[in-house]
Amino acid sequence: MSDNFFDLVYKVVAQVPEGKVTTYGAVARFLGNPRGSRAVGWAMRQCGRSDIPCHRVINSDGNVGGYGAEGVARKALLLRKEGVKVRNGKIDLSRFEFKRLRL
DNA sequence: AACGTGACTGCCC
DNA sequence: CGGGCAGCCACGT
Repeated sequence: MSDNFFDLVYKVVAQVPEGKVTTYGAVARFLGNPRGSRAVGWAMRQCGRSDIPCHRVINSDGNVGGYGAEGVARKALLLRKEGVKVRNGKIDLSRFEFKRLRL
């Protein structure tokens, strides 16, 4: 199981503290795939299978992104609840991006 | 083994 | 500033 990219992404995202967010590109780069942002997004797509805080993973533009307006709304709501200031579905990465990623 | 798909990113116009 | 195109990675069939 740990051999799958999915599990790796899952662990990293699970270590992201509240009030902080990360981007697909950041995780992909941390895993050694600077261009694997899509693979990370693909893994997040399966977030419903585990307790992955997928709402803490956003786009590199600071945009919450998401799998639909409803998903974005839910993510933005949760993030806001954790202390992340979401403005118009946009987040200030300079202030909330968690760069100390770790397994 | 190959094709298609997907919650992305960066560059160009 | 906004929209469009191409490139990458991993998984399922």
